[in-house]
Amino acid sequence: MRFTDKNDLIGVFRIMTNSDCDKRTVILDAALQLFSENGFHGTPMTLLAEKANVGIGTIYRYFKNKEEVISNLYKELKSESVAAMRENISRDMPIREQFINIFENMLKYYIANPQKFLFMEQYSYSPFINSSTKQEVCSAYAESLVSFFEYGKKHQVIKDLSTQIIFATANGQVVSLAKMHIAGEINLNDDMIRKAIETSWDALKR
Amino acid sequence: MRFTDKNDLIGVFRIMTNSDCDKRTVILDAALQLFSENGFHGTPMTLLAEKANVGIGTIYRYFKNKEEVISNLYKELKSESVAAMRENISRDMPIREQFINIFENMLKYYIANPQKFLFMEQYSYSPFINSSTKQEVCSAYAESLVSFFEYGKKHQVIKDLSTQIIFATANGQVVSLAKMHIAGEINLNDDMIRKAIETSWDALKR
DNA sequence: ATGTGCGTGCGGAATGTTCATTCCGTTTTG
DNA sequence: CAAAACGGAATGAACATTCCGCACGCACAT
Repeated sequence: MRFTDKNDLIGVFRIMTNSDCDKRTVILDAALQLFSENGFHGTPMTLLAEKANVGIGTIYRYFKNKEEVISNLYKELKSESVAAMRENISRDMPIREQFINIFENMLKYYIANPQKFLFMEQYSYSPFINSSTKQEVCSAYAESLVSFFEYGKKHQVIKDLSTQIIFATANGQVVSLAKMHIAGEINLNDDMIRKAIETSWDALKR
Repeated sequence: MRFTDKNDLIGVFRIMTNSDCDKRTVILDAALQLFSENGFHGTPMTLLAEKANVGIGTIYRYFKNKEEVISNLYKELKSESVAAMRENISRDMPIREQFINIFENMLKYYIANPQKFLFMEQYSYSPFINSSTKQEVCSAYAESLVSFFEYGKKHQVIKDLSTQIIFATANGQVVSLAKMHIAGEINLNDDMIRKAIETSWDALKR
């Protein structure tokens, strides 16, 4: 999926095996960079083609139009980030530990993938992602978090607040920290990350 | 709003008869609506002119170009929001009460002015606001909050965490709640707002 | 009063540029 | 060699900005 770069190695004499997704992946990679930095209307298709080392026409072989590029990219990134959030979590860990791992995973993923983070921040509430796409993609994400918080409330470990407020408290901190880190306003290391999330837990614990 | 005046906006020969640039205000009002909904590259000057009931040429009488429209708008909105945050705050209130009032002010202001909020969210980290503009505008904001948090730390009422982490925790929650409320994912009333911010305080108190 | 000239505020057609998308010829694959 | 994949010039639309002409008010002369 990702390290198949025969094309670059061989250069002009590339021998395309049946790598159907190869160009598609290259285009999405370039799109991530350009869209996250210059926005949707700010990145011309010509530039996208150039950055991806691909002809303009090729883009239209893989995507009906510009909007489809962005919404496909959004889908892929979102599911990747949901997977990242879920790493090292199991239902039988203490709730506090699960909480801390989940949001540490999130924050670390954001910091390790600043462009992906900025892209998702920019487009999750934007008109380019139509709402059915968004719902389709976010339902898994929302459901697993909601059920986790409700489990915590039921077991009297998490405060009895509306689930959305709980989510906003934990998620908001992490997003805000990631933004500041990426903007260079703060320089987070593992220790600070851990302390920040523990602080967030103090807000929500019973 | 203060020392800068109409003269640097247009040139030395500015003689505005009308009540403080009626048209300028109308243009900025329309710009807020359009930019917050469609983005910078997504709103043509023709549309802005139409929405403001103004000729295209008129816009260029008040602003050198499109970027100046957006950066002027940003400046005005940011100082308005800083003023809102500061209402009903005085140094001799208990720290907890100051904290709760500050962030309640913020959240209520965001909810009451969704377009202004979305605009600021969208553009504070965007390339259209050059960084000197941003710093000029945010310094007052940052300084007053920073000194408040440090005061709280010194008096052992607030946890001994990096000021930026404290800021991110409180600010992040409020921003996240405002986004969800505006998107219709939650419906905040005064009681919920209060409870949410008290929760945030639980994170930060000693 | 009335005429004249001028400067400011204003509107919107005109201009030149940039862009998304299409179309077709070329290259690669099987 | 046929079909699929590809590239990029060509097309037409949309856009930011400029430029020019109109309207109105004011100063001063008649």
